[in-house]
Amino acid sequence: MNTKEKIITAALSLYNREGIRTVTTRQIAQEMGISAGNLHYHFKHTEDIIYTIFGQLQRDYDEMVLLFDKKDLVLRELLREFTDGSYRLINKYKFIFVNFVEICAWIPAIGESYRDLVMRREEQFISLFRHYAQLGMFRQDIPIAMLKGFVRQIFIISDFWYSSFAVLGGQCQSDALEDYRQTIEVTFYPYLT
Amino acid sequence: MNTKEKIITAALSLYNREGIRTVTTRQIAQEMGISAGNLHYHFKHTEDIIYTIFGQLQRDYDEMVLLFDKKDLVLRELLREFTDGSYRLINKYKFIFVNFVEICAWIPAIGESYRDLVMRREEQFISLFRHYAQLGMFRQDIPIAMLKGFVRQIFIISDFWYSSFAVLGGQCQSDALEDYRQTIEVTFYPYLT
DNA sequence: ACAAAATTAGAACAATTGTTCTAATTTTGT
DNA sequence: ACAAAATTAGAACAATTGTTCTAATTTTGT
Repeated sequence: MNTKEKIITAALSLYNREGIRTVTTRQIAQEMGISAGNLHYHFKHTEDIIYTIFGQLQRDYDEMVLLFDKKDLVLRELLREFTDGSYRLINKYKFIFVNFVEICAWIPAIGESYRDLVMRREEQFISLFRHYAQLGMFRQDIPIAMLKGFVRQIFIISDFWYSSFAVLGGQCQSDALEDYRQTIEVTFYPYLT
Repeated sequence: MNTKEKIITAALSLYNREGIRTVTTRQIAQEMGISAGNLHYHFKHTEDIIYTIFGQLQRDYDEMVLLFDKKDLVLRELLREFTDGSYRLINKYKFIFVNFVEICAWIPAIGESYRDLVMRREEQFISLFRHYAQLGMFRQDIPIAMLKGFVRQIFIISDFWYSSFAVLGGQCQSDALEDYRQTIEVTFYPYLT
């Protein structure tokens, strides 16, 4: 692992632990035992660090989705894989989820990139629901407008579940996954057959 | 309106417009044409300003809920009033919703106060659903565990809808309310009879 | 082996920020 | 009317922060 990667690792861990507001580049450098000057040799601006981490999140996400496509699962299994997979990402990149609006306002490129992703995801989800509707695992009587609303619902919940959990006092790491699973399950429940 | 109130008004407007990250007490003072020294005479710490604004949000919320209780509405009407009422609050106190996790980490008293509110709200919602279930307007076959999950869902969506909307590029203020209405409606739809 | 390029530490800079201090001015209660 | 209290402006402080600069050291390619 070269210095650049080490910086990313240390920054991610610190941001997740202390929050984006209070962590400074000096702190990140200190955490990993290098000088602040050295850190800024590798990443001229703090934004560059965050942008790089966001890129990593996106690559991790794409990798996950690709894995699903290969497997050709039953809807309930897919749901489980989606839940557990997205939970892993949320947990790994906590601080991005928690400070998402702020980050997007700060680094516009991230906002744009996210909007692209959401548009692609929306279509994927809808065609997936259609597919499972034909297999009789998903309700067929949902009009397209409502389907889109449902997808929106899923996005809000999966993107901001952690924010809610953190604020409600999610100290106990142990049942966080279980909490997330249940929240997603309840959301899907009325749409399954 | 005395200086203290003016500070709160200016701070709210600035935080909503520019975000909590970039706004300084100097800026707030400048916005309203007083000195920074004077501002800190009224609010010793920046936290005090934010805490006061949060108190205002809570009072506004309680006032809204009280209004509902008086009216004794049909479920669909109540839903509409809830949607429009909570939208007004979200819009008025944008920055709190958008920076909620950060604020709670920064000012623990706000987090605690919110957790209290959520607990009270949860019970209110559930007994309300029971009430409307008896009137035949809400599904009766929902087990209590799922009902709690549904309430959780509503909280996540109403508390973080604006974050999602802002990130997705909610420049167009005009159809923001309509977007919020639809999102809430879709969430409730499967539970109405 | 050695020159060029890459990396590193640490000092230094410049701007910012929350807050305090001081002295003046205004308001309030009697 | 006047003393005490409240309010205000502006300078000043102290700490922080992202970033740059310089000189030394290490690595790399040939």
